[in-house]
Amino acid sequence: MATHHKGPVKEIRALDCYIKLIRAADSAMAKVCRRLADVRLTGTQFGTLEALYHLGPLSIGQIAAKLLKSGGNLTMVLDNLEKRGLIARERSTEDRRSIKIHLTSEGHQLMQHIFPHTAQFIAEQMEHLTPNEQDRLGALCRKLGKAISET
Amino acid sequence: MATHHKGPVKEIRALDCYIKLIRAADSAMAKVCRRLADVRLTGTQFGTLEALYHLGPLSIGQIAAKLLKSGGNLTMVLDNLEKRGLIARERSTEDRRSIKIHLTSEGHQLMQHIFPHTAQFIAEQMEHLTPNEQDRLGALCRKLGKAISET
DNA sequence: CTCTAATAGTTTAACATCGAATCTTTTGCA
DNA sequence: TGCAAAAGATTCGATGTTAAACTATTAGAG
Repeated sequence: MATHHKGPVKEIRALDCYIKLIRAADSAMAKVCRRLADVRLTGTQFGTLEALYHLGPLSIGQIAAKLLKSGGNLTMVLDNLEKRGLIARERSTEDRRSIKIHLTSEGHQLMQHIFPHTAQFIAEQMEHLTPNEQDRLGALCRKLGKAISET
Repeated sequence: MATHHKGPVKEIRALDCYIKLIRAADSAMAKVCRRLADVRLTGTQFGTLEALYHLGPLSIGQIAAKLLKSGGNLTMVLDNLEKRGLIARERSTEDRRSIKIHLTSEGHQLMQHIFPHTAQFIAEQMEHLTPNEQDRLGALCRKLGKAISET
């Protein structure tokens, strides 16, 4: 996009950066998802299980906020995980509007089994950059992501 | 994810970087897509039109490669753009397997109208980073994306 | 030349994704 | 206290997305 667009230099630089950011994230994500397909999990399913694995039971809204997804989306993803017996829904007693999601023992076992491999696989992908480069990339992404989501 | 995972320091750094990259790209993309919804375009629809606008007629395979999407996906996206009369399919005469996609005059007019605003909007989002930071982010993303997609 | 392998697109099934509408429960305030 | 507004979740409709199976066409080896 950027390279074919005639416009102010500032704009070209920004578009160029945008395109590279989206593409890099896309490539990384796609690679990880392909690996997760071996255990019949999608990226969002893994993200959901991972949140529950490391943070304990969460409400649907909390999971949606963590993964930056809509509530309607989470309903569907949780349905699919529930069908496979990896998570369970439980209506909250204090606030009956809310639903607590927790891992079943199968869900927990699955994560215990696959999380280390997945984490290592992701790390391998990122190690195409040096540790120092990773720190810089992380910092820039953090700054940008924060600024965009706050405005 | 990274912050709750106990593991080698190298792995934590890599996971942390990965998460920030995905989130930043997600936030940026989501913001742009919300803006495009004003003209009833999705992100991929805009990407397709933009490629045709700046590069001229392309085959479906070429568009898919450019956008990093599957062929099946493009079939659907092009169907929707065709329904709206923004693009047209034309069977190639030299190679009858191939189909050339080109913008209709409406499609061209639409892009003429909306591309400058969209480009400016994207630039505004990226300008949460200084020009120098944009260059560095772009370079790191380029290096990472290239390395990942080549292995 | 002819058959086979490769290539370009489409179709299909399963899942993801959003936004808007809806339903239930809770909360705030008059 | 009673009711309107807000909040949590689901449903619905449209679109995106992939991988795998399938169709049509072309190209290449023998």
